[in-house]
Amino acid sequence: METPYDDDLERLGQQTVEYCAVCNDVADGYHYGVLSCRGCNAFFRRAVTFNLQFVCRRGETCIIDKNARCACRACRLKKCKMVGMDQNAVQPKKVPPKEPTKRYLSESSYTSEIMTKSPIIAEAANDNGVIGSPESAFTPVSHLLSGIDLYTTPCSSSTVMGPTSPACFLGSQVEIYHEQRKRRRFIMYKWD
Amino acid sequence: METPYDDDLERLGQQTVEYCAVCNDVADGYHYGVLSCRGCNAFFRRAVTFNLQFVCRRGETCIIDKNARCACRACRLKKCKMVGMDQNAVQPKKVPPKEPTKRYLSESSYTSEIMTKSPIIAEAANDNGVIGSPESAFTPVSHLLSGIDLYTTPCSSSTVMGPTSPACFLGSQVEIYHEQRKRRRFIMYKWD
DNA sequence: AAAAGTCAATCTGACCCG
DNA sequence: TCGGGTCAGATTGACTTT
Ligand SMILES: [Zn+2]
Ligand SMILES: [Zn+2]
Ligand SMILES: [Zn+2]
Ligand SMILES: [Zn+2]
Repeated sequence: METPYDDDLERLGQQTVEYCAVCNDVADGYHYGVLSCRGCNAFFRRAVTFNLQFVCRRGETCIIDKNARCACRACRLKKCKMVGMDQNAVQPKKVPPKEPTKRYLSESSYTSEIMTKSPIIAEAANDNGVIGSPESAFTPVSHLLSGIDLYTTPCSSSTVMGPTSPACFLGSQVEIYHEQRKRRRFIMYKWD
Repeated sequence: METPYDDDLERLGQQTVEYCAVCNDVADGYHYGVLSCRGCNAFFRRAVTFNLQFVCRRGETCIIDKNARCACRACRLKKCKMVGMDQNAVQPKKVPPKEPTKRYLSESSYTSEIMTKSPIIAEAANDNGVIGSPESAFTPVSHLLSGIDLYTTPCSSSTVMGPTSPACFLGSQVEIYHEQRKRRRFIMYKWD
């Protein structure tokens, strides 16, 4: 059974349901010029904002649908661009108000800054010999609860990578701060 | 460039480096009877402890190597078993001392309890019409920093699923508690 | 409407302890 | 040594704010 989210319900109650041009999930509206879902919207924004570059591990032919869209970031991003999502519509990042004292050098692909646009290669490892990185198992449970949408999903993966263009360190020292707290609690009940 | 971890350095300094029978990453020692890495060790432990069952999305032929091991949990687990990791060597879960007040019904695959062994299906969506769930993009950055290990990686995915065996709700009400706090901070420097 | 921002949820694996 | 436990770190996407 589907377990739509709050505003999905609202949207589904309407007569016209539209679908994401990238993954075919229920669309959220137009984003960066293309009718797309929340996930692809956020994904594209992050990729452009942080100038991420992914490299497919399988041959750039990964199928991107609602279930497999997270399997290959390279192919997902490629498809975002292919269907016309406009990178220029992504606004440059704003600087956070003030910085705390502690600072760590992070390896995360996601930094916040007035992006200098030096690409960050994030998922690599293909035949051409790029860096390697695992693929994933990130599985938002929301989707697990739906009994429908069974898509056959061949697919792939990728990795973020470093600078690609020639001499491209138009520096300016950058400092980023980002914090995130997470918590999880759960209980599970089972009966005979 | 490789950026080995603290004790990897130690291990690499030794004359004999051994590799994981599952993913070929540097082995950590014997786990559940098989020479394996930390990741596969932890993965297998969790899968057995929580009795997770994954379903491949592509055909059960996913290549499992250091880079792609996270792409398909179904195939990763299958390989763990295939190379001989012993499920019986995983000890039953201990009950946490005392429980807090708040309780949430979670959808996570990971629960803690004296496992009743009712399988939890976690990643599905294959041709046979199982539940669907995205695949992932979980990418431990540690690996991103290494310039080596380029593996070609076709691959797949899976999803945790519910009970598989016939009449199998040997219940007993179960209550689980689990909490996790996370925090992330980072800064990034760039120069011209 | 559609940008950006926020953060709960989830999984992985490095590390620690016995 | 190899069990299990812990939790920082990374990513996604639902939701909020601008
Ligand atoms: Zn989409
Ligand atoms: Zn791909
Ligand atoms: Zn391994
Ligand atoms: Zn598989």
